[in-house]
Amino acid sequence: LASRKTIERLSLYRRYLKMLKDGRIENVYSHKLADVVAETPAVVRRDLMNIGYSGSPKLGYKVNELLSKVDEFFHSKDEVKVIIVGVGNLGRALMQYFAMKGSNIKVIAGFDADTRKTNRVISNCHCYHINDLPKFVKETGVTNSIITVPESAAQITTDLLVSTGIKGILNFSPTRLKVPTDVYVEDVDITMMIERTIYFSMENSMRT
Amino acid sequence: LASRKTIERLSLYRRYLKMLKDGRIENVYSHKLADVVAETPAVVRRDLMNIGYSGSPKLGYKVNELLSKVDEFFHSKDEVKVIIVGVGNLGRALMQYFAMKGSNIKVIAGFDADTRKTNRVISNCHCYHINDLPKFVKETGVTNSIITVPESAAQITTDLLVSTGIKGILNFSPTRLKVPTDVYVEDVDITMMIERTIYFSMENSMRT
DNA sequence: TAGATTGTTAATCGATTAACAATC
DNA sequence: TAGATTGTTAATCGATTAACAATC
Repeated sequence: LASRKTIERLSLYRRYLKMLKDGRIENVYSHKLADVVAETPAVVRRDLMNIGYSGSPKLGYKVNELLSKVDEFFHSKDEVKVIIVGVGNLGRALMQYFAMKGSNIKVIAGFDADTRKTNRVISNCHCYHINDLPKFVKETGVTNSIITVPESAAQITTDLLVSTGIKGILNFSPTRLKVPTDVYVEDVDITMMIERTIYFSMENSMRT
Repeated sequence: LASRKTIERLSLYRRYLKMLKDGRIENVYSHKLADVVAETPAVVRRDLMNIGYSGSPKLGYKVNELLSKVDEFFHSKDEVKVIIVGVGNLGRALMQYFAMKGSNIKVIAGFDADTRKTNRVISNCHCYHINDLPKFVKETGVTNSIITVPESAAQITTDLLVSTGIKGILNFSPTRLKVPTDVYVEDVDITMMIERTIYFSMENSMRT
């Protein structure tokens, strides 16, 4: 239905709207939201139209109502639960990252095959042995997982997650994971991102 | 010139081509490369045409020549140097990540304002105090930086980086950084990525 | 030769942009 | 009212897809 880019923008609108709400600001114009996502006001208006919210001329959009609409679009008013498989540096960094107050992502457990990393609590997140994963997923009904295991363990970890019923995977390992069609994988390829940064920074320099 | 998506694909081709080269495989077909980027062979052929490399029917593309061409496109045969500002969990995770053998990204230094985190070596990467950053950047001529500082310090860190001559920034903090037009910022918004994963996994489940 | 793969061209698709009437 | 902002429509743009001739 919605494109990856649209989702990205809606997520950014949401964060900004929450900030406005906290600041007791009642209305917002499309050009303010446009700044947030580095787009034109027309793109914003189209996005908001698409999720079925109308503003009014001169007044713009009502922050509270629009935020409710965006929440509704994401099927979530409040926090969403995920697990992290791979309690290495990156896994721990993410646990800490989402433990910040204000985050609506809650990491409800970590898993690792290395017993030295299990039976610990990191940023209020308990870390279990990977063997306990199937039971945990079934009992909690969690459907989304972050994978921060080494490349060599990525596919086997994925297979385990899929077999227990996980439907969404955020993959930090530089591998294209094989999954059934009913499982969605989002790849975070940090090396690629740096290469892209370098490429465009050079393009920039050449142009000027 | 090239779009963000094209760059992403070229980066993935490159990684795969290096693997093929290591395995002494001489030729590759567009459909193999297409699998790597989850696209159609036509997209791959178009990409390769765009960077000025031609294959031949039945034989496909010569791995070595194509790899050279892709390297040339990225203006880099071998490793690229970056610094990391913010030696928290995430910064350290990235240092470790890029210290893996095989990575062509080299983190040549870390910087932090917290003296408890400086004057240490993490994954072969020396960590300095932020005050030493301008001198370091000028002496080494490094032009790209990763930012892993807390949101509250992101803009001031950016201003410092820009003033020393950094032209490319990979930003892990959930803030839209203000930079002059000759500086390129690539945002990595992990919260957004999880929200996107969850959204599309739910879409998937509903469709089936 | 036959078959698979390539490069090239045209068609399609989707998203962004531009233009403008409607409205507070 | 005047001005700024909105929703809507049409035009533009770019990327992907489809079709096909060329080639090893």
